[in-house]
Amino acid sequence: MTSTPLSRSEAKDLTRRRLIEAALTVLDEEGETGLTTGKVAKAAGIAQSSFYVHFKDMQELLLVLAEEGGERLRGAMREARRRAREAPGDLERHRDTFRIPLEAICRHPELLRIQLRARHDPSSSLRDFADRTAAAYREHHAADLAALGYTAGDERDRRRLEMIAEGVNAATNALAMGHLEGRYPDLDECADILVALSRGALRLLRHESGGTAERGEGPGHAGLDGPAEQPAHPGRAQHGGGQDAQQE
Amino acid sequence: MTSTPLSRSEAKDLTRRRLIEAALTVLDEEGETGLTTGKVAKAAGIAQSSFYVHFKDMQELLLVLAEEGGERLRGAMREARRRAREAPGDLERHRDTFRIPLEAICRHPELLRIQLRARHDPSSSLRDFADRTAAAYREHHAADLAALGYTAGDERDRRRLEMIAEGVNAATNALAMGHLEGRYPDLDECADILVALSRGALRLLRHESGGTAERGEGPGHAGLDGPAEQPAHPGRAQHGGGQDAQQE
DNA sequence: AATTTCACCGATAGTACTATCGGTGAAATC
DNA sequence: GATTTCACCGATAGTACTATCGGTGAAATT
Repeated sequence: MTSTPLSRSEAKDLTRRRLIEAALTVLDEEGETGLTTGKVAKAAGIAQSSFYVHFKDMQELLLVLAEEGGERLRGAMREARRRAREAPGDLERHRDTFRIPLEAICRHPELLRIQLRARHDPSSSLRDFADRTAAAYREHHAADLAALGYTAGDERDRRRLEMIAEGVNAATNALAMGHLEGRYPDLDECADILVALSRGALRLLRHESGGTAERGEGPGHAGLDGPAEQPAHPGRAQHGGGQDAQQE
Repeated sequence: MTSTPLSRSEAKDLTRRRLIEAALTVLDEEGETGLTTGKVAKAAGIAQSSFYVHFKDMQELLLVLAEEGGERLRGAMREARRRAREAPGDLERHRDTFRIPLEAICRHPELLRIQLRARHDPSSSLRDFADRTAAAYREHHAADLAALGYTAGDERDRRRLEMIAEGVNAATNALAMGHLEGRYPDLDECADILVALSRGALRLLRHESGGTAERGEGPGHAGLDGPAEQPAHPGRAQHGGGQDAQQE
C-alpha cells in the first residue's frame, strides 16, 4: 500500500542505478559488442533517448561501471588481505587468503569476466581499467606473500615474487571460473590447490635468495622449505608463528 | 622481374589467405567489435563486396580462423608434449614442458589474446572454439603430468590433477603475456616459476593419494616429493638433487 | 578465335545504432 | 495557485555495417 513518494532526484538516482545494473547484465550476457544504448535503456525500463539524460554517452557509463566494479572487487580483496594479515602464520588463514578471493569472484563473476575480456581487447574502452585492476591485484598479492614472510631481498626476488603473484592470480581466476562452470564443485579444494601452487613456487624463491643465479634450475638445496610450512602440523592452531621461522 | 603467372584459383587462394591474415590482424588490434567486412577487405586489398566471394559471411571466416588458429597452437603444444615425453625424468626437459608453450604463445600472442577474450565473452562467435581449446589444453597438460608419473589413483586425484593443470595453464598464459608486456624479460625464468608452481601442487596430490580426505589441509608431512623427480639428476647440475632432499 | 567462367568492382537497399530535438506532465519552486 | 524545472518520451537525422546485384575484363575452356 505504501506508495512511492520519491523525490525527483531520488527517482533519477534510481533510474541511473537501474541503467548501471542493466549495463552490467547486458555486458556480461552479450559482451561489449552487444552493449547498446537501446538495449541498456530497455532493460532499465526507459526510452533509448532517455539514456542521454543520465550519461553523455556509452563511454561515460562504461567508465562508471569500471570504477564501481573495480571498487567492489578491490573491496573484497582488501577484506581477504586484512583477514590474512590478522594471523599470517595460521595455516587455516593462509587458505583463507585464497578462498576469499575465490568467493569474491563467485559472487560477481560477471565483473571478472568483463575484466578478463577487456584485458586482452585492445579496442575495449575498459582496457585501461582492466590493466590497472590487474596490476593492483598483482601488487596486492605480492604484498600478501611478503606479509607471509617472503620478503624480497634483491631485484630478482622481487620480480619472482611478482611473477608468482601473477601466476597464482591467474590460477585463482581460472579455478573460480572452473567452479562456476561446475567442474570443481568444492571451493575449499580450489583453495587447497592454490595454497599448494604458492608453496611450491615460494620454495623456489626462498632457497635461492642468497645464491648466484645459476640457470641450471637451482631447486638444489631443497633443504629449507618454505617458511609457513614446517610448523604446519597443528591442525589449525599456530604456536609455531609461521612466517618468521626461517631466517635465511 | 619474374612476373606473376598465377592461375585463377591460385590467385583466389592467395586473396583468401590475405583475408584470413587481415582478419587475424584486425581481430587482434580492434577486437571482435571492430571486425567488419569492410575493414578486413580493405586490409586485404580488395573491395568490401568482394569479401563475399570468399566467405558466406563474417561468421564463416571466424570459423576458419578458429580452426586454423587452434591448429597452430595445438601443434606447438603437441610438440612440447612430445619432447617432454621423450625424457620424462629429465629436469631440463621438464622445464621445456613449460618453456615451449611459453614460446609458442609469444610467437602468436594474438591467437591467445583472441582465445582468452572469446573464452569469457558469451556473445562471441568464437566462444565454442575457445571452450574446446581450453578443455584440450587442460587435458593435454593433465596428461603431461600423468606422463611424468603423477598417475591419478581415484576420482579425487584425477580432479586435482585437472585443477592443477588448469591453474598452471592459466599461469602460463599470464606469464607469457607479462613477458610480452615487458615485465618479465626472461622466458626461462618464467618457465622456472611454472615448474616450481607445478611441483608444489603435485606434492599436495602425492602425499594424500592414499589417505583420508582430511580437510584440515594436509600439507603437513611435506615429506614425499613427486615421483618423476628423483631420477632427475642427469640434467646438468645435480649433486644436491634438489627437490628430494627434504623428507618429512 | 569464340565462348564461357568468375574474381572483382561500384552502387545500393536494408538494418542497427547514436545522438539530438521539441514536446509533455508531474515535481519543485515561487 | 502560478511558474519553472526537468526526467522522460517519440521522432528523426546521421552514421556504420551487411549483403546483394549487375557490370567488367581477364583467365579458362571450347
